[in-house]
Amino acid sequence: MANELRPATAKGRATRERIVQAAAELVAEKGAAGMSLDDVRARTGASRSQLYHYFEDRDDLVHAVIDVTADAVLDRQGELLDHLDSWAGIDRWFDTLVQDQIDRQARGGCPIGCLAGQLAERDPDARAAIAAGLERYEAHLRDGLTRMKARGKLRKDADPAALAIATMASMQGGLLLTQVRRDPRQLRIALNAAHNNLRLAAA
Amino acid sequence: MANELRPATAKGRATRERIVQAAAELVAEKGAAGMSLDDVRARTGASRSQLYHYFEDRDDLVHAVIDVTADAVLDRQGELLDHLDSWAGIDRWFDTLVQDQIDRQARGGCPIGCLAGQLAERDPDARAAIAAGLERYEAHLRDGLTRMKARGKLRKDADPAALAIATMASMQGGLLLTQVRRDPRQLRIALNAAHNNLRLAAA
DNA sequence: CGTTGTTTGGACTAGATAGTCCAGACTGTA
DNA sequence: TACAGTCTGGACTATCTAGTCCAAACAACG
Repeated sequence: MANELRPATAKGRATRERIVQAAAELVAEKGAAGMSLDDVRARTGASRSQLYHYFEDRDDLVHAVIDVTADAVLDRQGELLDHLDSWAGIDRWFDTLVQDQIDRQARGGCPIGCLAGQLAERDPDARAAIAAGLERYEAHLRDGLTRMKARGKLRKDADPAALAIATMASMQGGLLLTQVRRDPRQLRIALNAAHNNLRLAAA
Repeated sequence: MANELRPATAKGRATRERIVQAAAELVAEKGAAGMSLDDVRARTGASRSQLYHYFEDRDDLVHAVIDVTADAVLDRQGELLDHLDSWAGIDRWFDTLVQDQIDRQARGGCPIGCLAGQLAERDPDARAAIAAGLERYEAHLRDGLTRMKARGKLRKDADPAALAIATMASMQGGLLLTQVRRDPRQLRIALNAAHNNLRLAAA
């Protein structure tokens, strides 16, 4: 077989990993359209045939980048996302998001959300991959809110799914404004509003 | 003079206009990075020298596209934005935004917001232009809320600027989720939350 | 050792792209 | 009509890009 999507050996897996990792960095730096295979080659020392050995084509690599980027976000926020079933846990999550933007000087926005505007209308598969990544993220919040409702912390008529969506929207929009204005307070204000909205559903 | 940024004649202005218009369409269709000068040439019948007669370079054209896109959004929503000083006016605005997404089958997102993720980190001037466009938009809401406060419709301690930011964030995030999930309900939910948050500031 | 499959190097093609340049057409005005 | 400035056509260059192809290196295993 010429093209193994899954490398057969440990060495192969390592090479593929290296390539995706570098590609993800480049996409973050220069945008999805700005990342070129030559950039990836330069950064990894890989040869052309390696790229095409592990990926069907450029788009395939981009899809892999989306997945790995979503993984990275979920991984980085780690346990924080497992405790979105209390007001304190949610606040801690919000605070971390804001602090993160302060640390990064309001650069970069949401690694996944940013890809949306770049790829959603251009590549249906990419759109689906981004949606999947966002959904994995949102699921943590929705599950947390569902547990809160079960514990009687939320009103009987509260809708955890809708609350999660609204909160994600505030976060994504807040990150967008933060990025465009280079001002983390935009996210803070957006998340305060999200907090208010969640509180309205408190029992 | 070789490069007049402002065309001297009516004919020149018309040509420049045609070019920017076509470029704006192409950016909307294929993204900022996806628009090529050859595309613009093909769509307008303009020659290479015309492009470089009216614009310094590609980036200059993109900046013009950002401005004209912001103009178009403000223009399209027209009087709607002049009546954001009542609950009814705000609701009408929200409803229109959602209906618009339904009509477009949740495609495209926010014409300005989408450019943010594409250009904010790549081109500082573009970022500034996008920020300016967004600010013009937000100003309508902020002014409306300020008038409401003056009329005693909002609490004495309400902060129209912050309320406007939070509302914009919900809108942008809602549009992003709508676009990625191809589901206008995402925007509806986000705007309902924004509505809740605004109502908390009602007198 | 020899065979088989995996991984790698790198030359090569074909096409797209931004940007330059110069000459000619057009237009309003003295 | 002659002139000056504006606008336009299009050839040309240099560079970058995705993708193909073939042969060699490497590794595991009989």
